[in-house]
Amino acid sequence: MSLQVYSTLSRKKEPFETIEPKRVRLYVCGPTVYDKAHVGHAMSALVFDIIRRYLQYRGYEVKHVMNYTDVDDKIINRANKLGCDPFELAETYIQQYAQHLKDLNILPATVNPRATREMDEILKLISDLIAKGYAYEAGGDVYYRVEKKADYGKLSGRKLDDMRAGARIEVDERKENPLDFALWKAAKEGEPAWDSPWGKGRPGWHIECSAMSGAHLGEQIDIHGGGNDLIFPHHENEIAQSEAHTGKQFARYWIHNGMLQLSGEKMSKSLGNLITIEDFLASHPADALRLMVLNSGYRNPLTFNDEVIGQAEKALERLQSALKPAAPGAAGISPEALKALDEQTTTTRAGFESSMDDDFNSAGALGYLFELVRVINQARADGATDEQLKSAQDVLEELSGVLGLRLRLEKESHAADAFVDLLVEVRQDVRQAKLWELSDKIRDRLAAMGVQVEDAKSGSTWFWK
RNA sequence: GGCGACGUGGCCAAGUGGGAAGGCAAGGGUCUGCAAAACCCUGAUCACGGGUUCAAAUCCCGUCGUCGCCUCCA
Repeated sequence: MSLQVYSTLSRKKEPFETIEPKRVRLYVCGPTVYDKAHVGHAMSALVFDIIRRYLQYRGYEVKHVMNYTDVDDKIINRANKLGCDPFELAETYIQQYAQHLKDLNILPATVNPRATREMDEILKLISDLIAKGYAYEAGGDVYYRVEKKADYGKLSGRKLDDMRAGARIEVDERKENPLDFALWKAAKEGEPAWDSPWGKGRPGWHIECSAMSGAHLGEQIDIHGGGNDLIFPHHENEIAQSEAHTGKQFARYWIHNGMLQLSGEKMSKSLGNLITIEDFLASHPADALRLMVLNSGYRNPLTFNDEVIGQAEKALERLQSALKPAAPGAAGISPEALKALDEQTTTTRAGFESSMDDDFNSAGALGYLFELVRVINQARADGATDEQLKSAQDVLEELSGVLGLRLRLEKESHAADAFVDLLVEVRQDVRQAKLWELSDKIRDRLAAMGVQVEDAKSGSTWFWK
């Protein structure tokens, strides 16, 4: 079975076929940079990182574009409030966000365009939409004419008539239809502004993505992604703009991640219930968050609280447990047992792939990895040598890596390793002499310094915790 | 009000017509000087009520509950 991908547009899984063989054009909506990013942003970035890594594992070359919205009402308001320059404010948060992505082991996008640096493309696109009759100028603003396009609403499953009925939209008599949305906003005094055929102003939110996607990935792309809160109006409007412009289908697959839930509610700035990425990383490993994301379907809401964070951290340790070295003095396991271990690695890879092929079912894939963990640990408990464990451990590490997990973390500096070795060796003599108090003291003190010592029948192993 | 999801053991969660994965927690056991780790064993009438089917957690209808979007939002 080949890769199946669920698309919001068709509301079903479809076979994944790219425009160009073995190449994927991926556009993911990035953040509006006016404040610290929270773990919900991280979830979305992680979801698409996992998708990207798996596509690469499957042999696709992925061109990944993630934009920064660096000019917008919220940025301007915030800058005014703080009395700083809006561009500097945006720059600060862009740098911070890029660092978060790095900390979270998220592969850098191929391109990170910014709205303010793509103004020519944006202006060209708006002009073309006006020329084609899909947009109109009104008092320095430019609006998209939603009624001009018959299939407006196809992504979110809405009809114009229904929307108007329960509309919570402010009335603006400059608009022909209250649902028309701004492509260009006339600048007010003191606001950042660019010259345009309609006077000084700045782009609306939706147009930048259409322009940047077109500029960096071409008229048609394979995957457009983002949080499911962007389906309407943002992505709906992107489709309208791009398809009105090119007359072609914009994105083949629309992939949307579910919202992270904090105490039963979506985490969002307006609700004020957010946990920043900074706060999270201050007290938890990055992979714990990744594991939480992996452990559930990316389209479903993700439960986020202290309990599940703790569960994820423990689960991470379990994955890592399989990479521990053989017991000291291991005698080796039988050829039959070794064969069973090899067979399990084959089963694991097959199961991993078939799960991930099914719309990136990472929770299913993880299940197979845990099975391999169990079998590796069984083999070690039965006396397998490092040599015998190696190929299974390599597969576990490789497949975990496909999910973006780093099981072998570089912990403390290696400078102290030789001293720890010495201490553990001396302690071994102490144990032989049955000086248990001293032996336990060494172990406790090492533990306090972050060294976990584990005793076995014929010796001890240790590692940085 | 409109549109759309979801409800699986104490917790998280996969599975979506025919054997209920996996992780965490809990209890019991093996190993061990002790500890830790690891290993072994133990648990689910799949929200509720109808219906379709030889067969339903999985399809259909209804009820209840939770959540998202419809305004900025990953």
